[in-house]
Amino acid sequence: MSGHMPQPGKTILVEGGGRIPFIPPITHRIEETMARRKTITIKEVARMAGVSVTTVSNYLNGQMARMSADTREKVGKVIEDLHYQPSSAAQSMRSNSTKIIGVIVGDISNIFSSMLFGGIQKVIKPRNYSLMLLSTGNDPADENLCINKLIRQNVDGLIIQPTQDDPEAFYPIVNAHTPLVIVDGIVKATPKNAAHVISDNTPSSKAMCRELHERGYRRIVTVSETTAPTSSQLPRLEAVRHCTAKLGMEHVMLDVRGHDDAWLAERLRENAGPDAPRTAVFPLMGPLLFRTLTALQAAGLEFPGDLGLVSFDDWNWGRFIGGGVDLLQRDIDEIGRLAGESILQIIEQGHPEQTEISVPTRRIAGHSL
Amino acid sequence: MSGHMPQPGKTILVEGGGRIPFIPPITHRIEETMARRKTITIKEVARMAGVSVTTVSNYLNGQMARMSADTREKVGKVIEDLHYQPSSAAQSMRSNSTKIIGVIVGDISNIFSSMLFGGIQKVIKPRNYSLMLLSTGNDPADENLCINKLIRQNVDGLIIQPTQDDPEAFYPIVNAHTPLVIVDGIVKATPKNAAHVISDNTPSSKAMCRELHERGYRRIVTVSETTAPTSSQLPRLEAVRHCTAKLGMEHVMLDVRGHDDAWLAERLRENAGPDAPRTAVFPLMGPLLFRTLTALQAAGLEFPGDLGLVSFDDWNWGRFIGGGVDLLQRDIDEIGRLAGESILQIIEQGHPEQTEISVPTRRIAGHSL
DNA sequence: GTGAAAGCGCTAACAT
DNA sequence: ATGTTAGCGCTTTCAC
Repeated sequence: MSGHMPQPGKTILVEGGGRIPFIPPITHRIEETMARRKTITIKEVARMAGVSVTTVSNYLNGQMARMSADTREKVGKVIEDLHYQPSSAAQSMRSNSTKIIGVIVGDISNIFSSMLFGGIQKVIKPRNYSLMLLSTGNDPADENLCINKLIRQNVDGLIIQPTQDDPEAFYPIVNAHTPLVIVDGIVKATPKNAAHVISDNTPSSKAMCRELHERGYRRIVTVSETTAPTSSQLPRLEAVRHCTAKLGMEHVMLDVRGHDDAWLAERLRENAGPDAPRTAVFPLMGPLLFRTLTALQAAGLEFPGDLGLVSFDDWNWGRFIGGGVDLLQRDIDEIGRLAGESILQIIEQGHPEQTEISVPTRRIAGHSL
Repeated sequence: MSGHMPQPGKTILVEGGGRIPFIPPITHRIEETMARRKTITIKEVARMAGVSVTTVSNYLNGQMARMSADTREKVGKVIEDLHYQPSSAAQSMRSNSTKIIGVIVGDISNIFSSMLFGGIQKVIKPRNYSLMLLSTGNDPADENLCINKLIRQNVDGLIIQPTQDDPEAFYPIVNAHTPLVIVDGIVKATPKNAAHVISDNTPSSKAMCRELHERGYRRIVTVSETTAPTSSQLPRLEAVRHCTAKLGMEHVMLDVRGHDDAWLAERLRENAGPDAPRTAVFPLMGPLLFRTLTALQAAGLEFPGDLGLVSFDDWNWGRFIGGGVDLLQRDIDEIGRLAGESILQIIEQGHPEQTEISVPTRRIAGHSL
């Protein structure tokens, strides 16, 4: 206890506390700052600076060697004064490069998406690219629309978390010669020169099975929701199926599609009976950990007492739940960074340094097993 | 217990279980599907269909009345065959509309951002707009760059979670006549015809203070991290300051900027001494609840025993922590939807239906007080 | 060192 | 019902 003793009715400021400002009501309205009839073009800038559009264009593209210091200064000043902003549409129409990378994810409300996006942005923003993000709601038809939309935008590259495994879906991308990175989803065919970044689903799941066996578990209940044929839950499921069979364990597979939490609670209760073998529940992705916890709560089941619990991806909340949840944690930010680096490589060198990238999963110890 | 009794070594399929497919290694590589020398243009389509570019343009823009059924079919077929995709750049250059709405947030890794994005997309996607998302890392200079970037993109509208309260920051937007919605951040001046969507920070915080007082708490420790002068934590802080003073309570304000979790743990321990008045900790945003929980854990403090706990925004994890965390929960999706609706109104009618929108916060009962 | 002019792919006003 | 054509704002030869 360091000694200060606050007094009632007085705000104690601990660090940075002097910064509570008065929050004024909004009164002020910003009006137009310049009387402007029409949009300012390069032509206008050229006219005002008394030079040709070529010179202004050179200025914009950093070709300073192609003009005198005098001219450079003049042009710079006019651009400044006019607050001139070159039109990206016109620029990209000529240069055939938009400096935009399109990103298509299955479900933006899955935290996975925002972490992925953050990772991608981390590497591409310093390189002066922007991101256009679309979410398909895991609908293949919408995915196709999104692909075409971004192709029409003439994006310099495309990063997709695919929802369908149909090679035809990629045709528009291939035909447009657009660099492509496929992330997270499992597809059987990828375009030439595309990169594929996924987690080490199979090895990590197998290792977990072995660990559960060693810890004395004899039954694994997977909780999945495989809406897409490309879902990374499928290899995890397959690994558990394969491994449990090999180790002589039972595998109960619960797929929650179309079911509510009550249904899941009932299934879990079934698997926690007194005569059941030692059982661990294994949600195969972050949002399913959430649903599983809800169901466990509803069923009045405790872990690790009634059931063991281990999950993929807790989005960093698991440590506060019970004594901490045992985890297979993916580094989504890293997946995003690798996807971003790959797309830049393809854009700049025509091909990625690696076409198949598998990102390792970390085993985080908890007290739920 | 519904009767099935799994056998070791056998996978029990509960619902949708037959869907584990064989995951093949990637062998197939998609090659180009069409030999194409150059990009297909409207001119090319016109030539192939034996019509003029005007007719093709009319087709693209749904002006079917301006051509015979025969022509329509012919054009449609050629477009189909050639997989023709009109260039958005060229279109927007002429039409002066991009169907793109720019979104600028302070920190994409804050779940707030992805939920906001999801809400916005929910209303604008059906209206055929796309989103371009940029994250500034709460850096005002970068925010300005982002604004200019999107202005150059000629976005049809801009939604900003502002990091700075300088009216000048909005000048480029005003000058470009770009519709603007300000979200979450508190600013003293907004452009004319802009909408401002925020949470009911002050009323909800005050109500919480009164509730804490009624429950017998006599000291509130706020945990804040006010990096931006626009932070919505500031009105919350101000409300707590004002209300505690009025009710004769103590207010200890902890701002974690530049401090680690150990520091926070120590400060919390100070406020949980045996001679301390009854104290509640109040993290002012979701990520701070996370840090506070970490610190409480490190300090070996329990809630509600040692300290009461109530927080803004738990991102739906609070219910699994302890007996459930008491909350002031914002509906971020709703904030996003309102922002999206506002920007569409401004785009289409020139002004929003409401300029100042305050979204209510829900009080969710837990067992942490 | 600087400029004139030809497009990039599309839309829309104005023919026919 | 269909076609001609002038730009939208910019980049890029190619001249001077």
